[in-house]
Amino acid sequence: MFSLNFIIYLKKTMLLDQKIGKGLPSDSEYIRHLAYDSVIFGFNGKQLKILVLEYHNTGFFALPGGFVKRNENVDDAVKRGLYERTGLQDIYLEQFHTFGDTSRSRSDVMQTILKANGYEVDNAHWMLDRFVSIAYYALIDYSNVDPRPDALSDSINWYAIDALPELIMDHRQIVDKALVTLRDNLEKKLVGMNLLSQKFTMNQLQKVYEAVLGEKLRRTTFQRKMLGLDILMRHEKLYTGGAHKAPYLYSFNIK
Amino acid sequence: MFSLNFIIYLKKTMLLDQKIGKGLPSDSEYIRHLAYDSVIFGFNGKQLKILVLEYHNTGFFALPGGFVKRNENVDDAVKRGLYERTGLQDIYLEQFHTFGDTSRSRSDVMQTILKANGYEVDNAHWMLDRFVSIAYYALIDYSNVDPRPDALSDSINWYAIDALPELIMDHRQIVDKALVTLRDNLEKKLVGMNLLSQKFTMNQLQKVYEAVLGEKLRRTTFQRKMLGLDILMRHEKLYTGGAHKAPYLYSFNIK
DNA sequence: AATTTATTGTCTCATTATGTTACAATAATA
DNA sequence: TATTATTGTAACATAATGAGACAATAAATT
Repeated sequence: MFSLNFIIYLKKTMLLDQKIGKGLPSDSEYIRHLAYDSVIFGFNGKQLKILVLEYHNTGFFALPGGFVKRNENVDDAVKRGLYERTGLQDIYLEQFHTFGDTSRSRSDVMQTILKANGYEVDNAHWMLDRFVSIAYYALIDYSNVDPRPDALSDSINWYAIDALPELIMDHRQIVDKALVTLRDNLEKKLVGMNLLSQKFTMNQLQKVYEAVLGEKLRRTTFQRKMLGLDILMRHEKLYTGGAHKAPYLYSFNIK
Repeated sequence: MFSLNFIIYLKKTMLLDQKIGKGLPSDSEYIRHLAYDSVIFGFNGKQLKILVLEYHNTGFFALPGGFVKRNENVDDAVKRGLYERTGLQDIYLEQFHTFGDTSRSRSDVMQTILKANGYEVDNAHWMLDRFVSIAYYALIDYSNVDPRPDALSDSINWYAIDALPELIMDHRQIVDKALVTLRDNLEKKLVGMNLLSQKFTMNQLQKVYEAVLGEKLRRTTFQRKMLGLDILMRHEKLYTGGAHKAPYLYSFNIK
């Protein structure tokens, strides 16, 4: 629930003005108590991965998140954050749950992060208050994106879904719920292709399904089913140089 | 997103203290900008229904909703509201979406409701501000509940899902999304029995499915499928007095 | 007491979907 | 030209679902 753009904001203002406790986003700009977190899925050809950011000097890992401006749709706030981190617009994005337990808010964790970035705020500060977080997952074309490490010490990197570092607060639960939802939607809403580039082979698509579902699938059954859905356009073949028949490329665009 | 308990609160305080603008819940008690709305489903044997409340002197119909206390889990706030309206605890409850567009908040509608209840608040009042609403749906045993009309002018009544009155703000969209989610979950999570009393006949269960899905189902196929799931316990027969074979009663309790 | 009526539980067979194996086509390599 | 690995599709087996048939039965009618 801590946003990269917030930290960018912190850093920028720190350069201009090193006064402690100044330069923080004000609660007149953002909606108090409300945050979003995003589980950004990518696929490297073998594994399902998500973007995790690390806060400088804390050893804290967290999901990319942020705040919602007073006059901004929640969906747009999330799109804004995704754009800042990935440079992508028109990302497949889905809200899946809102986390609203009191126990999820941890002022001590927030304080540690603020202190590590040179800020000393008093305990009544709005950023240490309780937050309800609206969680989204996004599916992006991994091959097409360099996650912005940005000019900051703060890093953002891909982690395989089954080898995540320990995450702050309830972020691990958020990831788990995102994955469950993605699994359900994979078959229902056919969203798998959003993890691939526009043209892909049947094998690549199958590997996406296997990574998301966490199980091997039968090649022939998978191919028959996908083609039977009548949602794929077949294009030219892809010659990769392998000593075997070349597969067709497909796309999801219904033209 | 307007809560019955809020209105109860209004009325109580009005009796004690008729001063205008006083007695409103304060933003120190509740989390600003955050509300919940609930779509409470019931089934009368034929139709799927939901509880809709009507605000006194306004002609406004709305979903039961409310606010979240500063130190209360969001889920618990919803349970509290459901208990106040139905007297039921341990209700089947599921969060399905959070509505966060700026356009959904309508200070004019809120003002009208407040005025109709004798309150005059200035435009900066927190209750006229923007609200993000976390939406839940509940499934309850209709036969077992008298929705609380309460001591107020404010009424709460069952409406068939396909004969709803016009609802304020985005409440119609909330209902629509609740129904879509319920349909998905009906088959996936087998939640249909929550709309019936503990023991039910196969025919009653089928009618629930038909009402939720909005389509007729084949009796024999339905029965075979349900029994094949091995989640139903068969009990004694139900003699209703009809001139035909008596059906068995079933329950969902896995004992 | 026998007959009629409506509904239930289950069976059977037809149709469709999915699991599984087989095999020809083919792009590069030896 | 033969070999290799992979692909696309066909063929058959098995499982799931659609659709109809029918005996069982609780009450009403005769």
